Amino acid sequence: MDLAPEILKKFGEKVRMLRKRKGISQEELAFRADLHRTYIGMIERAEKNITLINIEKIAKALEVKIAELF
Amino acid sequence: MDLAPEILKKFGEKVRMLRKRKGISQEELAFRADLHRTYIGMIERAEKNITLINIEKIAKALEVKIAELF
DNA sequence: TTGTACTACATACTATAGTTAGCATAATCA
DNA sequence: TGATTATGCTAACTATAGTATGTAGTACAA
Repeated sequence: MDLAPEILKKFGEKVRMLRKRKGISQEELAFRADLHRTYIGMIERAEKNITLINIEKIAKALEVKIAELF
Repeated sequence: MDLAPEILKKFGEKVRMLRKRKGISQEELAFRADLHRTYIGMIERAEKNITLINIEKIAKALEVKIAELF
C-alpha cells in the first residue's frame, strides 16, 4: 500500500475513533478481534487493504454492525 | 476458501440480488467495476475473501453505498 | 437444430494481505 | 527522573486474494 486510497483512510479513522470511544488500546482491540497488535495499527494507518473476514472480526470486537464502519 | 464463512455468503448473495435488481450480467457488473468476469462469479459464490477496495468498486458499480451491502 | 448469452468451475500465476519479531518514539505516571 | 504503556515503523515470511484462460453446461431465440 503506497499512497493509501481514501476508502482505507476513512475506514482506519473510523476504527480508531470507535476504539478510543471504547477506551481500549490497539493491543486490547487486537486481542478481542484475535488479530495482531501491529496489524490493527496498520489498518488504522491505512497501510493494508483489509479483507471482509477481518472487517467482521473488528466490527464484532468493537461491538458495532459492519455497516456502522462505513 | 474451503467452506465459506457466513459473512462471505451473505455478501455474495447481496451482490447477486442487487445486480439482478439492476438487470445486468456478471460480465456487465465486472466491466463497470473494472474487475474480471470470473471474479464477480467467485464473489457471488463466496469463494473469495474480498478486500475493502474491491468492495468499494462493486458498491460504486451497483450505485449503492457500501453500508447497503451489509 | 444452430447460435447467442450467461454462468459455473478448474486450474495456474503474481500480487499482496495476513502474521510476526524487533526496535524506536511518545506520552503518562509514580 | 525512571518506569510503564501505547503506538509507529521496518522488514521478512507464508498464505491467499486478485487476475486470467479455457472448458462445460444451461436457457432461450431464430
